[in-house]
Amino acid sequence: MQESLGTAASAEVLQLPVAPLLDRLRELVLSGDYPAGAAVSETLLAQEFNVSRTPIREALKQLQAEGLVEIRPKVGTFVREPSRREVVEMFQVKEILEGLAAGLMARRGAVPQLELLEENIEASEMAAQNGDSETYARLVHEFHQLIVDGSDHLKLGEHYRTLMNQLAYHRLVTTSIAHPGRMPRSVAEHRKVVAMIRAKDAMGAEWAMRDHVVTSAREVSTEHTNADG
Amino acid sequence: MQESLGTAASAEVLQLPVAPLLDRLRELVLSGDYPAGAAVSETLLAQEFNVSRTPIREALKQLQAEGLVEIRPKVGTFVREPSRREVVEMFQVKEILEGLAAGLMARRGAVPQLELLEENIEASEMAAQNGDSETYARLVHEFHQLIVDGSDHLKLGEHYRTLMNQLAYHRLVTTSIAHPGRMPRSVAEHRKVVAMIRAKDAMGAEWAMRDHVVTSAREVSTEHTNADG
DNA sequence: TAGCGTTATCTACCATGCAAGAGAGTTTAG
DNA sequence: CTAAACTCTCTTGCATGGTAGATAACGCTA
Repeated sequence: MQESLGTAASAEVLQLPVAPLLDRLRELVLSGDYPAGAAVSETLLAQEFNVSRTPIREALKQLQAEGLVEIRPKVGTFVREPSRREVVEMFQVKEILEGLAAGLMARRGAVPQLELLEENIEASEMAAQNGDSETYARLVHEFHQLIVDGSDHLKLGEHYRTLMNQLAYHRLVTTSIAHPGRMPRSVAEHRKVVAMIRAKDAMGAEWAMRDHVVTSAREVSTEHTNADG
Repeated sequence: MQESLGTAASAEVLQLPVAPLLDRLRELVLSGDYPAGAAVSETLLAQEFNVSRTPIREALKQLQAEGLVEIRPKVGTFVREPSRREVVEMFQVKEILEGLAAGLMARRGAVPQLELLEENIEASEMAAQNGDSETYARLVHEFHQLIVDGSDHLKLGEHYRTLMNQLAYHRLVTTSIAHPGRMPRSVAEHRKVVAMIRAKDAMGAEWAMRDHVVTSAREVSTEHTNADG
């Protein structure tokens, strides 16, 4: 939603001075440099970016619309930390979005994207065998993103990006997907999804994808529950 | 997404001076007073609302993040008109969101909301028999909204609201759902959804809902295609 | 007459300054 | 010692003015 004309569209036209400030601010928030519900001061950001407070304010309002920060009037702006309930809900939405994406890919029969997916799976298996959990986690994210991108569905992509941005704060959680016992099963589920897509079985692909998401979410959830409460 | 702390949350606390401007501006855009890709001038709006251009600008940036307007740098702000492809895509996302909502309602077994749904269906049937297409269209919208609200799912509600806002410009299209031949079948589909929810058949409810959405979307689509191109 | 260069005006953009609310710290009364 | 009231400082909120870029109208030239 936030890239309606700014983020990605302008990059390809190389309009550098158009809106890099919003992107830089978003990255700053998503990077996790600001601990949790930490305050982000307009004045400090203005000094940081060598601009006046006005454009900073405008960008923060946009980030608020994206659900990344919370602006308390006359008090300050704070990095938004989704509640436990919200995280669960976001994974539920993530599930149906990715399910739709997989189904659409199967319906289209996107061959070149399929090869990318299989390369990704091969690399994932390699990383899993080598115990390279960091690379593995990155490849898993890439797999899901490839599914979404492969669906060639703009609105789906927008909603998905919004969701992932709001979930970005939980990168620490998602990195726990690189759990030793989980990895081989996850790879198998990825394979099943790709097989369904290759077979052009839209419904099968959708449900394989949804089952994969809900399974991994459950395991991550219990993992996280055991960890901090 | 846009009501993270503004729209609904502040209303119940009765903080009128907090952010009515964004809401008023949003309503102004959604009302359709501005034809299509019409320009909305900061200066004019500032005069209209008796404020300076600065808060107007901030609100417009938020509306841009919500996908309702498009800001062309150094040129102007225009009400965004979704392309045909985007409309189709939005209905696809609408389908899975409402499917998820119906499934969740079935899983929860929300009894009070079920009665509201059945009242709605009764009223819809009355309106259909009386040929009151305006009331009928309103009730259909209310039915879908009741499903979403009944799911008691915050994030789902946010994504759904974003979607419906962007689709609001096509109210003229959605009013064509009150087509004489379509109405009785639509009511029957509503009944089936409610029956599935009452039977606590989550999967059945989800697919009944999705089938209903995709069916009505197809009929509306062909209707609209016949109308203007 | 058609095409191009020029200018004039309209737009958003951003910097600055002032004002008002919220919150914390302090002081004072009980 | 506790609690309430007060003040002080920090924050955002908003108004205003100057600036730069984009667009369209106009005049010039071929």
